[in-house]
Amino acid sequence: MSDNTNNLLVSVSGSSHVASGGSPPDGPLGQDHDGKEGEAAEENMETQDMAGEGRAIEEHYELSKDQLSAMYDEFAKSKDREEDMRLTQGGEGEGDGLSRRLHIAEEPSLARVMVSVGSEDGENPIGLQAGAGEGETDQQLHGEVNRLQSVVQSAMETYVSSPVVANSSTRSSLSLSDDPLPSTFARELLQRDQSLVAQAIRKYLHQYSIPQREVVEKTGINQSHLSQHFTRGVPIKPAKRVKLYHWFEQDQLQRTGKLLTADGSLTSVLESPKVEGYRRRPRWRWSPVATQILTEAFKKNRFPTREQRLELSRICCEAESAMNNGEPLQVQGASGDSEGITEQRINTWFTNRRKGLVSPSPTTDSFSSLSGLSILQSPNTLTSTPSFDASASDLSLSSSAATPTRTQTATVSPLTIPINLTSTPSVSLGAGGNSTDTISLTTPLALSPANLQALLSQLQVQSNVAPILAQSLGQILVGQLPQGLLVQSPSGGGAGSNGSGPATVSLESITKQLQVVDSLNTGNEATPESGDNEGGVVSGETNSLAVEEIIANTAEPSAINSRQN
Amino acid sequence: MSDNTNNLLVSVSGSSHVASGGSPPDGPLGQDHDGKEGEAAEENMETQDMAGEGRAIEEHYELSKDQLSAMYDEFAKSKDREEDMRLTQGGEGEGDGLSRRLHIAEEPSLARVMVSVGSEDGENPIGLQAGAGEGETDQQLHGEVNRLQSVVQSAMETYVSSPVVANSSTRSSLSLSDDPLPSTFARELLQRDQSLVAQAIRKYLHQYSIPQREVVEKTGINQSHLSQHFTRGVPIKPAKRVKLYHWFEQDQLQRTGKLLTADGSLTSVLESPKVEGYRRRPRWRWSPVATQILTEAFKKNRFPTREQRLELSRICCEAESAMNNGEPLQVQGASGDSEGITEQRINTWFTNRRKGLVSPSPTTDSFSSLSGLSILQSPNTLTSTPSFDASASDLSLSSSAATPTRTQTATVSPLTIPINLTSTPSVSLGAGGNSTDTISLTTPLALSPANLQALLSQLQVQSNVAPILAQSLGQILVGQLPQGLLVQSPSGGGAGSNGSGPATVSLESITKQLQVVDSLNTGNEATPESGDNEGGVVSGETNSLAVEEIIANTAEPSAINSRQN
DNA sequence: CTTGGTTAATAATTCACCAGA
DNA sequence: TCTGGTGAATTATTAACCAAG
Repeated sequence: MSDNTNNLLVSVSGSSHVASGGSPPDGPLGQDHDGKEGEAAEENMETQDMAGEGRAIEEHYELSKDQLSAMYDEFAKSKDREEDMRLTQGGEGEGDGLSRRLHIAEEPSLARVMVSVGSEDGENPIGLQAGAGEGETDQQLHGEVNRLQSVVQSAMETYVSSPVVANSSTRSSLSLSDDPLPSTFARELLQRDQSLVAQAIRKYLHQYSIPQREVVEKTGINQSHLSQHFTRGVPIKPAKRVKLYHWFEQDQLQRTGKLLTADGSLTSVLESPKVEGYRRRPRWRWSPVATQILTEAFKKNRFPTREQRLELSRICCEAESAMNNGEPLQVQGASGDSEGITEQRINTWFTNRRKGLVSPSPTTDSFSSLSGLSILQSPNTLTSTPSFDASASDLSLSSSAATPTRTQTATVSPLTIPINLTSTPSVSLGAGGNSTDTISLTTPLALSPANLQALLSQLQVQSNVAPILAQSLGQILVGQLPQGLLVQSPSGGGAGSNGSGPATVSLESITKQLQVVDSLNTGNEATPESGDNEGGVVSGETNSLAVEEIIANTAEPSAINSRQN
Repeated sequence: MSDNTNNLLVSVSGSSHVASGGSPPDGPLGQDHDGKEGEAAEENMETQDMAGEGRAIEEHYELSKDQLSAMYDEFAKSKDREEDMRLTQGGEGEGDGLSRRLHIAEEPSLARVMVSVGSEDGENPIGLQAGAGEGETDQQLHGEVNRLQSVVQSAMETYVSSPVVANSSTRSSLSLSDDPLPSTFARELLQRDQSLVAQAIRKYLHQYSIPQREVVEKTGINQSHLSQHFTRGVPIKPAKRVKLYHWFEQDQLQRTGKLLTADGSLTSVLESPKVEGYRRRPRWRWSPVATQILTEAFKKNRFPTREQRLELSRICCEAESAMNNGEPLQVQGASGDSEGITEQRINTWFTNRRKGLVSPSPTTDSFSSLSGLSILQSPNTLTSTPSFDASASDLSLSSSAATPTRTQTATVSPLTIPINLTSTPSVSLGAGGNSTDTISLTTPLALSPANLQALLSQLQVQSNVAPILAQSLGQILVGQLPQGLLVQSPSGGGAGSNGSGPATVSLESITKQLQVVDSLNTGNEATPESGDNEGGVVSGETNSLAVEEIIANTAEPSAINSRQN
């Protein structure tokens, strides 16, 4: 079972989360919850679910033979370290989340569940990868701080021109716990800075709106852990990292097809799956691009007509495909289409946005253009680049001076990484016409939150401040910030203000961008009744502004309540 | 079953989350997860778990007879509307989350699980409350915006002097779906502004560190919904609201004993349960007070010795009990004690904090003193008020002018609500001694984040801006803000700066308080190796500062790495 | 004890869905 | 349509361990 298997169609069901939180079966009694057969049923069929052998149509996970074989390979030589569960707590705990699964596999009654090829049921086969070698201990993380860019970039290159995804057979004869490293790619990444790669992967996930859950399922890494790895840069042992990178690699190949591989050898093999629905997308996720576009549109008009929505749909779709150059990952659905950017979806988005349910800020952390770590940037040659994909410009931490504040170009940051100015696409929805309104997509090309992100991520590295910090700062500025708030250095006391204030400027200019308020839930129902949110706008003295004012008025006073349908 | 039952000891197990995500049993096979018997076992015994009849010692939920009877009452007359599940999606979906349970109850095989009095097992009995009357439609929400204070305050009063918690028998003869309103208290709250009350309850939860989950379990309200209700003020139908308020009421009575009730009638009955562990506290949650104290301590010394930790334990405990005036909710455990503020816990906290895992900011949203909505403020007369519980002072949105910025006292806010200045307790840990270091707790009495919260919550109401906004702003400022960042109005462009800038001042002063950086993860291991976070401090030009600088240096440069053990 | 890893549990968010106007 | 309500999924955050210096 350790060799080349065909393209197996294995279904992975039951997220690790639910799995561990599940319940000890007690017989076929009705459970506390009734099965949610439709879209949600998938997660429902837990390990014990024998009856659901043929359900959950959208459960298909196309695993390339390479991946599978590699998995088996690893499994074969696994030593099952980390066997030490958490005995203290009684029960078996969950040592690695992987070893756990191995145990299960050993459980005769459940064995069948493991890798039921071709069937719908089965426990995450990836679990088999448990206990792979330790290899490449932690010494691969070294002074990466100042060469981040080169590092990443070179990684990119190395990758592009390497015999990516070496079949496990190619290197399966290594010592037990020493070097189970799959592809050269993975090895490459292992060499790099953990958190940096994490950022890259995260970006990738966002870009293609791949649910983190999927990675969790496929890699067997604990969700919390993975999440932290991504968001705070919390370290992960190389053993697991390998799995992650391996997945990353495979996924890239699948998604972008031959794109990232220089040699077509593997591509051909991997390209086929890309044809049909090789990837389930049960829960729709708006891509950062689309979100941005929609946000823009929202600012113009909170109530787009059906036509406008359709138009938006088209635009988003276009922009998206542009991002992946010609490979429209999310088809542009007209209306009945349940796949892709449906007009219906757009409507839902607007609705929720109006309710304030959806993020009032552009994609909490739009990784749109963290060029600094572009291991994954839009792969191929940009094919149909619409009015999108802005131009890039160097902006080393202090460009775009706009305010009379200390415009001291940072000294703390000798690094000068070019940041992609992934312009905020401004969609202009005609605020009047009912049908066929023109929706033009222009490219402002200013400091977008995305760039701020990039900037910050750089600062983080430069100043050597714990990434956690920069991270949160980034979130504050880019994501969480309720717009319009100027984050600035404390000119407090008026004294002790030495002229050293790097980044201050950029931050300010950035803020301007962020003044994308939309925060206003300008209730278009003046009735002071019911709902308390949805209060009226407070047209204050505007403009130079108390925080509240800013919050309340930043958006163009016009077109706020323009309802057109 | 609708009358006075005795004080039933019902255990509620299995969170709604797990419950709905659970798996259809398939026989007593080994599950995907192995039972975690110890501390975590509780949630494990799902509905079907018949074997675990006597486990999970900390599962006790003491439900007062009033509550139970009320529940039964409601159940009796429930009409089970909202029967319409989500059929479209196939399966039964989960209509109300309550009706679901009712269905289960009807399932013969599971019936026994429902309300197994006195046993450990049993499905949340609160589920019985499903489909109560609709009563008091939405007309109770009216122009509350400008009278928030009075509203809340009066609510408080009304409550304190009302015949709280009328036994269901007292009013169980109402029309079916018309007025199942339990206590006068609940009715009172229904009258008030939804989101306001929500805030209050939320605060209550935080104050006593009651897991939201518990409320979810007991009220049967959907977790997401409840969460949104609390955080964004999303509306909830009165029917459900009643349950929430009812729970709120009951809980207050239990927790604070006689405290909130003016008449001792019910108190006596309810006081007894308070004696023993009437409330499970499986997952420890640091109370905002404690967190603040610890944070303070952390700033002084990142590596407290055991003695110091014990001292801190004492302090926290004291402070906490002070909060609930004399009723130490979380006992001060020495070391082996698994209950209360253990020295071990404190250590864990410090450890995680050092790792940057725990919130780098004081309790994301320290509800410590949202006096504006103090329906629940520490009830009784302040008994043993240690050096805590600061004094209150009026500060109408513009006090404490400290910076040379526009010190225009707001005009947008004619409201003048006194804000409790719940001082930031500054714990000073001797940075040298090894044992018995003195830890003094003083009371700075400045604008603490908590106050900011209050301030904001007021602004929110005044400016009529959607609470959602203020909410998030508050979070930004108080919680999320990585400290040291001055949030201020955009003096951008240098032009258009008219002198109208309310709140600006206060915000600045507030910020000062927030400069509580601790953000520094001053890695005490200079090895540039492995972990990337934990970078070194960037001793920059400090002081007037680029944002990064601020972030990096705000803490007293001294005592940052002072390790004492 | 301390850090590097790792995790169960919990809570916030996102995208929907449904009824009624 | 839209808005009040709601909710299943998904993800971030908390408070713990555990092994090994």
